[in-house]
Amino acid sequence: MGFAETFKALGDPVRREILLLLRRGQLSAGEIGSHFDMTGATISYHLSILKKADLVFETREKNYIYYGLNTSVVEEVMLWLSQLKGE
Amino acid sequence: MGFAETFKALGDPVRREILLLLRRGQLSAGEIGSHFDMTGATISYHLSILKKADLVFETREKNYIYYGLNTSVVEEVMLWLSQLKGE
DNA sequence: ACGGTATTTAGAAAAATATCTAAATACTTG
DNA sequence: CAAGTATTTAGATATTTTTCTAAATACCGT
Repeated sequence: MGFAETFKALGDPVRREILLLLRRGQLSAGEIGSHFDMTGATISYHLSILKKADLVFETREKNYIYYGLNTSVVEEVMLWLSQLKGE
Repeated sequence: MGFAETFKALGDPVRREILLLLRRGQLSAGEIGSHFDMTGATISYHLSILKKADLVFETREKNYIYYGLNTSVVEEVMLWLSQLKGE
């Protein structure tokens, strides 16, 4: 919701890696998990945090849940950061 | 040094507030601390994390240590984020 | 409805983080 | 050099976060 959650979500390297994976398009939870040496449960936990932070959205299809990047929130973070540099 | 530390540093609300305080110019550790309901030791801890993340620099003068914003690292974070959106 | 696959939830353990108090360091000035 | 102020470091504690295993839920195809 707020910046607090979004910045916190971006603070974890696994979650940033997940976001990078999603640049090319949506991936299922399983496909995301296959890129990491962690259990599906852990990936699910990270996805839930990214979702709470509104950095990703999910769409359900057949037996899968696909995750995609929410770039508008990325914009908002950049906007917050931009107030730190020059006026 | 790397993004890991920088993003982690940005993940804490107290540290983000400190960065906002520094927009207008350098402040001593004590001046920064006076804006928060925390001990100086805790503020010092947060400043050390911001320093490790290269988000702030310090300059010593007389009896004080002044902290200032390092905007170039803010730029780098924005650059990292920009790869998530578009192209 | 059943069996199988995908994903999440619950609960617990381990690791990291934020905070405090008290002590140490650093610097300034008389 | 001693006293005073500013800041950091050390050590302890409480909280939060990350991760796992095991169980639960959800959805598909036969």
